[in-house]
Amino acid sequence: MLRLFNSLTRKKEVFAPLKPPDVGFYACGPTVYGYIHIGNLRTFIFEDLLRRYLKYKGFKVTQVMNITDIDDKTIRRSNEEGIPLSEFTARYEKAFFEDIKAMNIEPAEHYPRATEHIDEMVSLVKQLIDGGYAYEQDGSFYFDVAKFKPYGALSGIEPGSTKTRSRIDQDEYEKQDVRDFALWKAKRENEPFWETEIGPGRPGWHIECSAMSMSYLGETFDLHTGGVDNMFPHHENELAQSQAATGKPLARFWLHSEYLLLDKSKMAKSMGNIYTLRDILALGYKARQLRYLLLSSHYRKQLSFSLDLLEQAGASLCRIDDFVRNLRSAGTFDADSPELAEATEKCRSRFEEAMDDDLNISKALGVLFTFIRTVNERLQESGISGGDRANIEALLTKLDGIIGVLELGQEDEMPAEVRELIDKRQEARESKNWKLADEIRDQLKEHGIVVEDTKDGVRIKRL
RNA sequence: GGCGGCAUAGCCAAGUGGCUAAGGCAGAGGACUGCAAAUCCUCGAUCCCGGGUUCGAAUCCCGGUGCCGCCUCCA
Repeated sequence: MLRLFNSLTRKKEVFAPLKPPDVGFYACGPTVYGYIHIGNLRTFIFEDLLRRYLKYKGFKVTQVMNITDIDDKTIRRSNEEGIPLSEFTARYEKAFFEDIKAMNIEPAEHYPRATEHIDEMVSLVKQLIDGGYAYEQDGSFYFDVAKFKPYGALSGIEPGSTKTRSRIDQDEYEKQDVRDFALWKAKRENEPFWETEIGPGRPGWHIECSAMSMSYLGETFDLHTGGVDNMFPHHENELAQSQAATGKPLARFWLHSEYLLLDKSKMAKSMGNIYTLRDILALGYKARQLRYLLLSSHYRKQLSFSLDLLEQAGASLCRIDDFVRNLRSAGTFDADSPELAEATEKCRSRFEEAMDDDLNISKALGVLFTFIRTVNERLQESGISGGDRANIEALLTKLDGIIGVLELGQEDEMPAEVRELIDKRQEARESKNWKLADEIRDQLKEHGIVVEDTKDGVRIKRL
């Protein structure tokens, strides 16, 4: 039974979807005004893990991730570059899809763009106006926070306790209460706008998520996720305006992933302490190495990023890779081992047990590594039967459906040149010409090929 | 100022009342190997500090200390 930590109740709760086996899942997506950084990726990886695990558990997931292609930042940046907003955002949207693909993040079912759902937003604003939750000021519309009693329930921010802050509206919009937020911003100079029933203008930040989530998933859906920094004000406002409009809960479970820290503070574009995936790749690291790192720590714990950690992640991953290679290259026999069958089943059940506990991935990976050691012992002592091996490979395939980080596919054909070198080295070894054999081994290494001699023959490893 | 989180071996990290405190990385020694790699074996922490509760606490309570965050755009 899967239990998830619900930010709404601040407790782990048994997850059961509204209409099993369907799960409606809304994940806050990127604002496409620059390359995403690895802190953003941490959240997307968390959502990917959640999505994959839900599928593993037999749920049918419909995931929606918005693309914010209109907001203050996208408008400002595109103006600075002097190109149309759509051209500007298309560039970073494309980069976003490239990045998540490189990270082996499963695509969501829908990636709605804000600019393509203006109608839905306008009708939501109208609903709020009709319900008395919104007021107009100089052509803009604001949500009247005082009218929505449960406000603050998600983030735990008490309206009265907030620091006295001179929140003089930097955008020069007039609000009645500092806590009120814009639903619809009136048309302004040098900004894109839409002619609508509520006048010319553009959407506020929060309204897009309410409009799009509800139009794709219904007024109440199962899961809403994002980084903790979105809890307030974004999710709080989203929840307020949605529930005020429909009178129904928006999402049943709200999950938030913690920050990725760099140099002891959160990684954020506004602070400049960021690494993008492209930076990481340029340093010679692999995307799956980063995936493993971001994946392997619990999503609700802050993770302090460093290149050293990335190295460690790579080394851990290497152990798994070596295991897969060793398992596949081992000679086999017929007699199955009851102990191995039991260990395999135990690995599966304990891995699942750990994941059921709010995605306790660290524990789950611990289970996997313990299993790897057990099998390695076998491989070393007595070898393995074909049946056991197939059984273990099947488990690895199943688990990789969750973690998405193993390399279980067939390896590519080796270039003839490399093949020849390997054969030549074998000949040299047979005639005990160690010097030549070692030279060839060095040559192969330059081709990114590591050869290992085992009792079952030569084993090839690609770097 | 209000509110929240975290603190376990060199690094990462599980464990939230009771057998020898998971697992990974790094390191040391050994086995295996022509050498190497991989693999296996052996080696490391009494759990930030101080009180308290309890037969018994890393695990609960109180008080500190340190770090991060939210209250403003931000995954």
